Amino acid sequence: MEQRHAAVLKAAGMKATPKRLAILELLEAESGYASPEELWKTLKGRFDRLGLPTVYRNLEELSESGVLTKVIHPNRQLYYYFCSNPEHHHHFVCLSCRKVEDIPSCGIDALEREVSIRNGGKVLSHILQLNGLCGGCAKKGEMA
Amino acid sequence: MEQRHAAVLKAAGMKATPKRLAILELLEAESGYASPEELWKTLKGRFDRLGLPTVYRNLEELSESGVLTKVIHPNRQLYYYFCSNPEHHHHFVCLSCRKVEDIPSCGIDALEREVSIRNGGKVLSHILQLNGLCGGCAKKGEMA
DNA sequence: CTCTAAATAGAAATGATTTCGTTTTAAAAT
DNA sequence: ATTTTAAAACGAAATCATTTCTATTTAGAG
Repeated sequence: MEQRHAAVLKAAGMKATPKRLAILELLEAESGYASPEELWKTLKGRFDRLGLPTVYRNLEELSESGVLTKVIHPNRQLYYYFCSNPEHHHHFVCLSCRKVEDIPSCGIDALEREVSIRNGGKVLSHILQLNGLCGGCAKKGEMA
Repeated sequence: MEQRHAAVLKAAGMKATPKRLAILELLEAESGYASPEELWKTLKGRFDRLGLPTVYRNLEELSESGVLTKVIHPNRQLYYYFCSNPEHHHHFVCLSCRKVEDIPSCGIDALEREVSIRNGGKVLSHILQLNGLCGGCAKKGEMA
C-alpha cells in the first residue's frame, strides 16, 4: 500500500518522502477529515523532527494535485480528507464526528454548462458540499 | 428605500442603526461582493467614528439572519453580498470583478432528501457556489 | 556515488478576525 | 417629551491559524 501511495505521489510529480507517505497513510486510515495540527500531533512522534509548516505545506500541495480533498468548514479552519473515489463527485460531511460520505452525481456539470452559455462566462470551479449529521450522530443528537 | 432596510432589520430582530443601514445601502449599490475592510474604508468617512470590528460584527449578524450572503472565497477571506432574491438559490461569483449572478434552482433539495433517507443522517446546510469569470471578464481574460 | 532540485526545519512574521471593558444609542416604556 | 435599558459601537489589544524566510537536508535522476 505504500507502493500505491508512492505511485500516486509520483503521478502528481511529487517526491515520495516518508513524511508525505505517513500523512497519506494516516488520512486514509481515518474515517473522516482532519486538521493540519491534529495530523502533526499524531505524526511528530514518528519522526525525529517534523515541523507543523511541513504538514501545512504538504496538505496544501496534495490538495492542489487532487490527492486530498479540502473540507470547507463553518469555523473556517482547514481540514483535509483522503478520498479514494477517483470519479468527480461531492461530499456529505458530518460536523460532529467528521465522517465523510460520497454523494451521488448531481446535475452540476449540466448547470455549469448552462451558466456558461447563458451568461457568456466561464465556470472555473464549483463548491458543493452538504453539511450535517451522519446517521449515527443524528441518532445520538450529538454535536461536537 | 431606507424604510425598506429598516423593516428588514426589524424583521430580523435587529436595531435599525445608521451604520447598519449604511452597510446595507452600500452593499445593495455594489454589483458584487465586498470585504469588511473595503466597506469600512468607504464608510468610515461618513461617520465620526466607525470601528472595523463593528463592520465585522454587523456583517456576520446580517449574514446569520439571512439578510446578507457570505461568499466562500478561495483566499479564505470574508466577503458579503446583498442579494434581494428571497427565494432559495445559489450564486455564480466572478473571481475577477466580483459580480454575483443568481443561478437557477438545482436539484439540491432532492439531493438532500435522498442523502437523508439513504444514510439516515440529517443535512443541516449545503454549500453550492460556482466560481469563475463572468462574461465581461472572460472576454478580457482578466483575473484581478 | 554524485549531484541538484525539491523538501524540511524552525523561528519569526503575518494579518485577518475576535475579544474585552467601556461608552453610546435606538427605541420601548413612561 | 423624557426616561430607561438592552443592544450596539468603540478601539486598543489579543488571538491564533497560517505563511514566510533562510539555512539545511534529502529523494531520486544520471
